Amino acid sequence: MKRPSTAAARTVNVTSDKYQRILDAAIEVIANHGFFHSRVSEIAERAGVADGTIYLYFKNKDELLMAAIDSAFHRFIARARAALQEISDPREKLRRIAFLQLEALGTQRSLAIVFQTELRHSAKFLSEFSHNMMVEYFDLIKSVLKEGQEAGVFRAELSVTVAAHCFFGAIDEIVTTWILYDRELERDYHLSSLADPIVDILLKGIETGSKHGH
Amino acid sequence: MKRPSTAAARTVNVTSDKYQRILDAAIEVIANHGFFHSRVSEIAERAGVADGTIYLYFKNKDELLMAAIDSAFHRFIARARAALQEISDPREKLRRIAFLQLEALGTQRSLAIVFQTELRHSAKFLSEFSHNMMVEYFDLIKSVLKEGQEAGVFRAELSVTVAAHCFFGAIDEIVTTWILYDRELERDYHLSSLADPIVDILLKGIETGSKHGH
DNA sequence: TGTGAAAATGAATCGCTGTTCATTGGAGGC
DNA sequence: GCCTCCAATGAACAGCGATTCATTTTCACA
Repeated sequence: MKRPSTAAARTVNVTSDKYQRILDAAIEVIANHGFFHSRVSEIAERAGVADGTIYLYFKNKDELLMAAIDSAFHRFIARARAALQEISDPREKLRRIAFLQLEALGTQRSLAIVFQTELRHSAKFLSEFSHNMMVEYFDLIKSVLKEGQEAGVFRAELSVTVAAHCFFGAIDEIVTTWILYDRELERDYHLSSLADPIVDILLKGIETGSKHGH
Repeated sequence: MKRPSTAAARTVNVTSDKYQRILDAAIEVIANHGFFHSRVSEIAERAGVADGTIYLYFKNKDELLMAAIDSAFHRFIARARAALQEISDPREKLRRIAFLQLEALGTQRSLAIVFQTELRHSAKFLSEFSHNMMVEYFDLIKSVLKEGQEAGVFRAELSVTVAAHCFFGAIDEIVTTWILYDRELERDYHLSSLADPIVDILLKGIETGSKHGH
């Protein structure tokens, strides 16, 4: 949370929350045009600040993108971690992770678009990209899988890494299709309603035969 | 396969194959820098033609990207279709699809990079993007799934669409991780060796209980 | 109310690169 | 050998937009 002043944050800044407004504006604009076709001036306008102001908060356009992604991602993963603490069954934990991801992105379409279209790009081509985020999330999934293996609920012979990729990949692909093709304003339809059918397939693929799913 | 002459292709052009050389160069350069940081002049240089020549074959930079993706994709899908004709068991068909995709991208790293980093972007932001390709590939997967359901090998209650997304998503995610993180020159390691573990999970998730996998 | 420092502004700069087009070259027909 | 046609060339153009910075505004404090 850098602020223009190098010293402690001024009270003014805290209330005026320009930093967050810029991040939000960036997500909106980038979702509309894609990162490279987004003009800094449009982001500034949408945030209600001057072009130059953005450079008081961010080193450059690249860093703005990364900060926006980072910020949203950490908000998400914190929520996910908290939610998982209330669950003990590894199968239910997986179900919940799937639900949370689909819910989070399903209710923030612009963010979903930025994640699905810009993340891979950034991960590959921005040297300063924080791969940490992705690692954290994968570790979360892997830890649940391991837990399940140790409890004898998930097949012990599976590679946790491969299983984690299958799990994440399936969800990720559903989100991608949603941002690419689904017209948005079908009110009653929630992306998160797809969590169950997906998890149904994956759990069956991962579980041992002994116990049964639900 | 447009050629500079609006009339029939000249024999000269066929042998000099500039068109294909430009496509190949585009894949290489874009894999190195990402589409937006790729200069047309560098693609031209790599293809051994002048900058202006590219515009005799392609309307603009966007179209060059799309043509490169389209060309590679159709080559792939044609091979996949042919290979599947020799197989009857739907389970083995799925296994083969996974193998072919991992094999094709695992042996063409530059192409893999372009696919994993640029495809979503293009699909979302290039209005002229041919979604047809993706639809074709998904239809191929879906048709195998339906076939399996009708044969009683795959669970009939599953949504073929959701299952197809899980399948594609899992493979896609593995490829993405490979282009992002795996150092390339570990000779004996083939991306395609991951086909079995992945398909193992997904088949178990999709199959009916009656018959068993392999 | 006055003062200084930090924050904010936004017009101007400047580098970059996609695209154009006047010119060149060479192959095929006569 | 000459002529015509068109592919090919690559230097020049033009527009764009990220970034800068001289100036203005805000505000905490005395």
